[in-house]
Amino acid sequence: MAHHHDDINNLDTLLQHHGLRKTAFRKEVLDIFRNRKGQALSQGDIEQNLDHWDRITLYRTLKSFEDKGLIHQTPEVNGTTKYALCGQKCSSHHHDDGHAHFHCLKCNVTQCVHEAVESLSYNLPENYSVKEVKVMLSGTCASCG
Amino acid sequence: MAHHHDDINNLDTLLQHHGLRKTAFRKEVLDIFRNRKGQALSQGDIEQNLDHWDRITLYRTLKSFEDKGLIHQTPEVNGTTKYALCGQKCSSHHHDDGHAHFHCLKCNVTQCVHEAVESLSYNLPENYSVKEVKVMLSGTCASCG
DNA sequence: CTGTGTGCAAAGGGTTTGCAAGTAC
DNA sequence: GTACTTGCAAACCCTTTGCACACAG
Repeated sequence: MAHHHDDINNLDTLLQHHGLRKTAFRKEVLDIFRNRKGQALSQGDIEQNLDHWDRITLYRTLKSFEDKGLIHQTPEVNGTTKYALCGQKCSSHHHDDGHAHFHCLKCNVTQCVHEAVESLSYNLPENYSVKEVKVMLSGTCASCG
Repeated sequence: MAHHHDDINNLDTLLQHHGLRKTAFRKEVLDIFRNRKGQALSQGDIEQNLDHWDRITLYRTLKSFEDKGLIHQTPEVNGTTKYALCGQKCSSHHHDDGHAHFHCLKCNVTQCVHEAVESLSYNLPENYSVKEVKVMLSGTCASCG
C-alpha cells in the first residue's frame, strides 16, 4: 500500500481496526458517515447517497458496524432510529451513546453535540442509581434559523 | 386494584374532555395507564393487562389517544416506543413530552420523572435555538437495586 | 483455499387498510 | 338515525433468513 489518498487510507484502517473486511460496499457506506461527520443518519439517508445498493446488504452492513463498535443507534423522537459514527469510547462490548444530540425540526438533521451540555443535575428518589444520561435537544439549527 | 366510583367517573370525563367517545375498550386501556401512573407502557405491556383484546383496535385506540392529546410517545433506547399519559400541557396540537424519563435496565420499567432534573445548562453553536429538551436517565430503580 | 460478504428470493412479523356489524350520542 | 368504533381478513410494508456465487485474506 504505497501512498493512496488519505481518505481511502482512513476508511481502510478504520475497518481493519474493527475487525471488518475492507469491501467496496462497506467503504462506500463508511465514507457517507465520514462525509457527514457528526450527523446521525437514517437508513434512508444512507440509501440516498448510494447510487446502487441492496437494502438487505445495507441492513447487514449496519449491523456489522454496530456489532464491531463502529457506529451506534440513536432513537429519534418520532420512533425511528438513526446511526452515528462512534467515538473512541465505543467498542464491540460497550457503546458510548450517552452524549447529547441535537435534532433540527426543520431540516430533520440530527447531530452529535458531545460538548454542548455543560452541566446537569438531577435528584431521583432514594436508591435509584443512574448509569447513563442521554440528552436530546430539538429546535432549529443555524442553517435553518 | 379495586375500582372506586370516582375512578370510573374520571375515566369518563377524561375521555369526554378530549373529544373521545366513552367506549368500554377505551376505558379499559385508559384504566391501565392510570393504574400504573407515571409509567410509560409499551403496547405489549398494555396487552398483558387486557384479558381480551384485538391488536388492531389497540393500535387505533393508542393513535386516537395520541391525536387527542391524552397520551404521548416516548422512544426507548432500544428503538422501541412506549406511551405515557399526558399532563395538562398536552393538547391535540402540541405534546409536552419534554420532561425527563428514567428507564430501569433491570425491570425495564420506564417512569416519567418530571421533577427529577434540577438544572441543565448547554451551550450550542451560534444561531441554534432549542425548543425542547429531553433527558433520558437509565440505571437501576429502587425496587431492583 | 477458507471463511466472509453480497445479492437475489422467499419467509417472517408487525402495522395499516377495508369493510360489515355493533355502539355512542 | 348518524357518525364513530370495533373486530376480522387481507394487504402492506419493513426486516430477517436461506442459499448460491463472489471476493478478501
